[in-house]
Amino acid sequence: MTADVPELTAHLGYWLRQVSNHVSHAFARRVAARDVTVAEWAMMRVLYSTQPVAPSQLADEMGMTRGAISKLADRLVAKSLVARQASSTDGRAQSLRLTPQGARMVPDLAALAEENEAECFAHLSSEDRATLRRILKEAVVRLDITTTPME
Amino acid sequence: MTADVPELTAHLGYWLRQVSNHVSHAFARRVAARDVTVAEWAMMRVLYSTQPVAPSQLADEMGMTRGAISKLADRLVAKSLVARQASSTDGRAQSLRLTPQGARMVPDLAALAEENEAECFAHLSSEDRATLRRILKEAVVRLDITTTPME
DNA sequence: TATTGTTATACTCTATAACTATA
DNA sequence: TATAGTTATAGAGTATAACAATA
Repeated sequence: MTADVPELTAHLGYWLRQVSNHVSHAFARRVAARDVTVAEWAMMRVLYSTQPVAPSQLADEMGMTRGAISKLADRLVAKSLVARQASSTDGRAQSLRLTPQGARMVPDLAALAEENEAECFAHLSSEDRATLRRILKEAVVRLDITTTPME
Repeated sequence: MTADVPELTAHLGYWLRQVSNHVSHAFARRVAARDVTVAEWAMMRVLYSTQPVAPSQLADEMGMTRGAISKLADRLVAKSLVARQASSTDGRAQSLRLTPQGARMVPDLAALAEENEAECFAHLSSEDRATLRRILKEAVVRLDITTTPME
């Protein structure tokens, strides 16, 4: 009997993943034209508002491990978009910030994010957009999606 | 000026990704107890309904390249959950199907999918669940999310 | 030549764990 | 010992491209 096994499409998780993946990939293609990945953009955007910031704080804010942050920072440093700076008071501490070149790119990348958002959700009524936002935000709160992974 | 650069949280894409990632990771943890990954489960579920099936057809249905299907099938074959069979009429053609062991696992994994779905979306009203489903399904249609990637 | 499938290679994203330097 | 950060390693997921066998 197959009747007792629901289709993949029976789950909200399935539809969520389809749409989310599409939106992310569409955005990835856009920023690839600037030689930047989605995760790199996210870090740059956070740095743009909160600067300079310790890698460990960034890990908390972005919900990633310190190792992942370190590797991501490496890539951005190699592209001269981010700079590391040692703390003068604590020999262990580092801080990250955008280089002038990195900072200059942020508004440009933000425009691509706007473009992507517009293109992906243009077909929704403004009411549906608001509803979708409300439901997703509620889910983030209820599912407690803010915690850094295990260390 | 920072005022002209919207926060990451301004975008529906951001919230979508947060929730979608959480749901997928929660499911990944569940099926990991059965030594199966999310992509492996998806292939097993499709095979359960459509069996036997050619790798190329599976690639179309799952929106993956043939190379990716081949690699995924390799893993499932190594776990004795899927079997390859050569076509008797076309020397190039292969077909994939679940082994009896693989087929027996499907209802079990499906139960984990139900569990995950319930846990992740239990907090939503049934109206919100229906609305979310409608909006996401519409998006899949409007964004034309069905096409296989480039070959 | 075109098609089916596999293999080789590469890259993103992320994790865990070991390690270094400092506190 | 505890903490900050980096590095090493691994693995999922996916892509592109080259390839072998067959049609």
